[in-house]
Amino acid sequence: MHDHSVHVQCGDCPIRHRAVCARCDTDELQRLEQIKYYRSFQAGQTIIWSGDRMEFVGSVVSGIATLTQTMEDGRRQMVGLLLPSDFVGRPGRSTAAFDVTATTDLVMCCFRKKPFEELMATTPHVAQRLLEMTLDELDAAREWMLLLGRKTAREKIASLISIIARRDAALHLRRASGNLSVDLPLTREEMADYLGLTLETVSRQISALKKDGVISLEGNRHVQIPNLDRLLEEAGDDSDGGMLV
Amino acid sequence: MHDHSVHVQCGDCPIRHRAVCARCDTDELQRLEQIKYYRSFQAGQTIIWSGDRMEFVGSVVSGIATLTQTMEDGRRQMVGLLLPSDFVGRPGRSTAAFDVTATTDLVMCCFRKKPFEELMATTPHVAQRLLEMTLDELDAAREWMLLLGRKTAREKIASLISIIARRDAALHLRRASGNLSVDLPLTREEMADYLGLTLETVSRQISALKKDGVISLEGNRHVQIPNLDRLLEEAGDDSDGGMLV
DNA sequence: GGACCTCCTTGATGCAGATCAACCGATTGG
DNA sequence: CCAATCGGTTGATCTGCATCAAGGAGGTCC
Repeated sequence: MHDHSVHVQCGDCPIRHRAVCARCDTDELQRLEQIKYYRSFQAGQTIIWSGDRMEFVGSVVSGIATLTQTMEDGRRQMVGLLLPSDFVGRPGRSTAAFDVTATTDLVMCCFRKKPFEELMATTPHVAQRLLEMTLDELDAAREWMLLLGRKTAREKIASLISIIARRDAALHLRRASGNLSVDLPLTREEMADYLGLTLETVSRQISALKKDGVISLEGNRHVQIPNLDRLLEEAGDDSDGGMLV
Repeated sequence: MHDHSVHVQCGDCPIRHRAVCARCDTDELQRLEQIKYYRSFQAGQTIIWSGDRMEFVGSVVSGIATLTQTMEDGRRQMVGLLLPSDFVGRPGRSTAAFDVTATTDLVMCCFRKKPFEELMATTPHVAQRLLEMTLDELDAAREWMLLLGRKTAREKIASLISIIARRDAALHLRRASGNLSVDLPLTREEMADYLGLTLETVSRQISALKKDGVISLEGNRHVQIPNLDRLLEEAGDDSDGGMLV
């Protein structure tokens, strides 16, 4: 059986899409090339409002986007974090269920939704690949639910840092020998929205982890991790969460 | 294009599966019939432990099952609630990511995973239907994240009751005229695990909602809802959450 | 240079929900 | 029949995080 998890290099995209499956020879890539286009967004720009029609699906090429949900009185919860190579979109759905916002300058590689869906309808393994990706997201969402429902503020911060570290590692970035280091792509407020905390608590807990030697800071955004196991322990994850290295 | 959202009556199952798409004539149903079987579980029995191999996928026929995640020190978070007609399983995955437990006596209609996956690989619309269902679950998980991260205990309880009421309504149950009523299929402790609270807080908030006339109780498990809008307001949901009626 | 951002940190105080504990009613079982 | 267990309620107290508030570091604009 063909391995659907192989990423595909998409034309001149600087990243490998995870959306589609590389069959070594097919014309599917050609068909994808025909319906693809690029879009840029400025930092802070909302890409889609909850309830809007979604005209495209696609992958993040560079930059960061967030999925957020907001209550009437302004309470906000982040429900998705999109880093480069992440897929956005809901094939088969007409409207977005959440706000999608570019938190940095952002480039996306988009496919018009209709032809993408037609492609999907005729090529089973594309639908299967998307199913796998959606199941991955669901797993991540459920980990996130444990974090939101049961973890302490300190554990939440430690979890967030290790999640980002894991993502970075998966993309083969900054494999500095020994001393792992991570750029936090979020402001304190965005971290708070991610973790179900206030920005003050985020700041305090980061300071506390620093004081206790679990992490060290270089500027506000750059984190060094002298001992990953220690960080994972602080995160309260099961030991097998350390599939990072 | 064929409507994939149509449920299918599956042989002698008392419910309609949402897992598979009814094409009016095909042999897919026959192929499903060939690989299907029933399994029963006792209340309290764990169906699958996190990390176990999963040999089947299937639908809940009767009873309630939960997906839960547990930390080393015993803190527990429910991450999924499976009511009759809900689908369980992760085609393409070999191991379960969470504990699956029958909280009541339970009957499931199962399909052996391998042949089910083969069926999926050759029939694009089955994969598409599964993708849609998984996207539904993902949406639900993200609503749940807002609940866990940002809602107060009172809002959480009100949300839970309205979610169950909505589910009941979707299955065309107990459409008592005017005065809506709901059976809570969970103990206070299970509700607490669902909502990221303690069982004491759950009990207190239910009492408070009762005292304030938002709900009334008949026994411990049976809830009457005199005014659904009021309940939805208490839940802090956007007004469009009331697609119930 | 100074005014004004945005992002972040730290302190003081308050409160929602956790924790600890007692008790109730309904079952179950010897 | 009484002991034991399970699910639930309610009270008293404690605490982790939110809230309110002040101020600092860096960047940009005039």
